[in-house]
Amino acid sequence: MVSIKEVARVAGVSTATVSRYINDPKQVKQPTREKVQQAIAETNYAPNSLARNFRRGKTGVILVALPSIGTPFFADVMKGISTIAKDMHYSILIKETQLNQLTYDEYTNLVLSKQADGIILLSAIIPFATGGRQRPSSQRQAPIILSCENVTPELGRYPSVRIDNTSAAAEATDYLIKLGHSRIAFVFGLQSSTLTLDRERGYRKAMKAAKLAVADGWVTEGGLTLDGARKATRLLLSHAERPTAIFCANDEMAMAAIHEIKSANLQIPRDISIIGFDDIRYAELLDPPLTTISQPAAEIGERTMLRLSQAIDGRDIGVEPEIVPHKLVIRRSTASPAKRQ
Amino acid sequence: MVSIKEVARVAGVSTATVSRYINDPKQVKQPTREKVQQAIAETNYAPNSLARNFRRGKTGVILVALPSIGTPFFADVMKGISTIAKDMHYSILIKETQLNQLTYDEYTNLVLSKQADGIILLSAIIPFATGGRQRPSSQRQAPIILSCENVTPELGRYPSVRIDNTSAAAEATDYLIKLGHSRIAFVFGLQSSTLTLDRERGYRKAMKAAKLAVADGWVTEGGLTLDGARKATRLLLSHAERPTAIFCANDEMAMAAIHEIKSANLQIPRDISIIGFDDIRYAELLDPPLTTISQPAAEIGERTMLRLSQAIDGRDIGVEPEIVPHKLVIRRSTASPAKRQ
DNA sequence: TTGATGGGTGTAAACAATTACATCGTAGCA
DNA sequence: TGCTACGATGTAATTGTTTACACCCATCAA
Repeated sequence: MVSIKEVARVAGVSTATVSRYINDPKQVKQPTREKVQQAIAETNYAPNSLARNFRRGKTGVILVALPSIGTPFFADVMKGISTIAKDMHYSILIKETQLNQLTYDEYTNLVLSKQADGIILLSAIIPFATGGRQRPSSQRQAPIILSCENVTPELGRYPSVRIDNTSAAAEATDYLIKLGHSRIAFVFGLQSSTLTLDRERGYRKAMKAAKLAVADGWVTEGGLTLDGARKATRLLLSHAERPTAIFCANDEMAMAAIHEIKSANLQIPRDISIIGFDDIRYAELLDPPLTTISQPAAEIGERTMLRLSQAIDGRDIGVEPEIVPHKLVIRRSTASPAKRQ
Repeated sequence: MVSIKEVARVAGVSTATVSRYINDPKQVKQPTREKVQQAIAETNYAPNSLARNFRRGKTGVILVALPSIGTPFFADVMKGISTIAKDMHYSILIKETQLNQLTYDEYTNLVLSKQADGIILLSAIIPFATGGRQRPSSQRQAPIILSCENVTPELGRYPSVRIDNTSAAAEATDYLIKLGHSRIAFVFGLQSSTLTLDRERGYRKAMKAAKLAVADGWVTEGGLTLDGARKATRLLLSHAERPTAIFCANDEMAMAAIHEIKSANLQIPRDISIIGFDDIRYAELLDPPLTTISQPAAEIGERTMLRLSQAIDGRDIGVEPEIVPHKLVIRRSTASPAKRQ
């Protein structure tokens, strides 16, 4: 392992000069610069990032925690994160949380132990450590920001960048109501995800505002997975009061729902309307193309990363959520219910 | 920043003892252990990974380079990688190569400069640095392994874990031929990706073996994107000798093709058969469910990571590709061509 | 001429952990 | 009792880089 010392020896200068050359060649005079350049080439020197980061006390890493890589919507958010991260010379470390979500303290600890300079959560936080009833401690606050997700109030407030999930869901539900639907079902994701709880809240709010009843079994868990959503849909189809419209908390579940409905020889939207959430890139390729709520995924990612970098630089970014606009995208999976009631 | 030194002071022991306690408590006698434990709690000490990694000369990081996160197939490979990586206490650093692919030397340099202990490439390598005709240098070999991808022979041979893309593509094409198709088109991905070139080779081999002609324009670029594939499909549909079957180099492009074909009021498989590649999780939800080549994505990821870790540990893993089995999955997007010729 | 200024460079002290080696004490054994 | 062996702990070197500070020299103003 050839070090800066060896380069300095070969070039006949001090290590400080070599270091300066590497970090900003302008600090070194032309003739010296050439000597160093030459020596680096000769020795095949490569700067040791480990040593540099150690000395600087910065990892240059942003950790992104998400339930599962390969969710099309999150992938788009990640794109936004990457774009900005690259500009700021941060690398992206991925942590799939899957089933084992971490507590806020555990995330904080990753920063304290210098595994990352900051953390973006696309995943929910669990309130307490398994077993204990350990409250979020008042440890030194680490740069952590939530993207898309929200957090339950009892955990305290943390900065976030997201859409207003409740309003968006209410808007989607309203649209179905305006089309004339009254039997509207809702397939949510996971209980642990406040994001889908917010959406459920919006759905219920809209139903209530329209004085529409939500029958038992109309609100059901799809688990954010294809299989879960298929099962949920089958349940809804066999419901005594079969809904005329289904609102899925994300587009992938809507995809699964469409498949199940067709398999049952029902037509969309004639027999059942479907509305999704996220407007992933496959949404418009579905048959029929999916009506859904569009989120500016890349923008969310970019804003999140930007705000996080401010926090890392020591600026106070507060805890107010930064709300970005959503949009109802009307395609052909929704229509007025058939008249035969 | 509280360090091991402070803990040692508080506990009334030496730094060596604290270090030993952290790395393997069994090395420390019970009474001492308790003192250290106590001191750590008291001082709120968190080990500094930066210092540890620096001292050990290991980053604990595996870099995974891939064209674009959010490709469902790659996401599944990544799952396999993650699983093993977690077991081995490696973190996963993501590098989206997108349009700017790197040379082999550039990847090697990431290891030499201690940004990662090893690299997995799900992305192609470009032969030469932009501008120069710099050949892959004989620099010290870094632990780099290709997953899924292959590499053009002139770049030399590197270890890889993948299916036999050529055979798999030939098999898919054969299946269409056996169904009675003779006008078979092929939508490939990117020119730079040897992976899709291999598949094209398989397609051509099968066509040739069956003495079938490949008309001009039947082999066309979809660019691995939805939009690219839609455009490619439209081109094929308006071709003077319209194919009766289209083989897409991946399932996402097949998804786009299905959409376009339906938009043109043609039926699948009655008017046109479609076959994909990868068997992503959406394949069976499509309408009609997609016939495709299934790859053991997670297994590929696992094997890759396993083999890479051996290379990191200094073992010689050779350059022989590790070939895993693929499988033709027949669903309903393929059928014999309609008799009206 | 003298003193101040500042650019270019060198010296050496951090940074926080790991670990080779030394030391100490105790147990085991003859 | 005296010796060995070994387990537990301490001392201090080491890792590669950055950077505060010192130094030198040339330039320029007074």
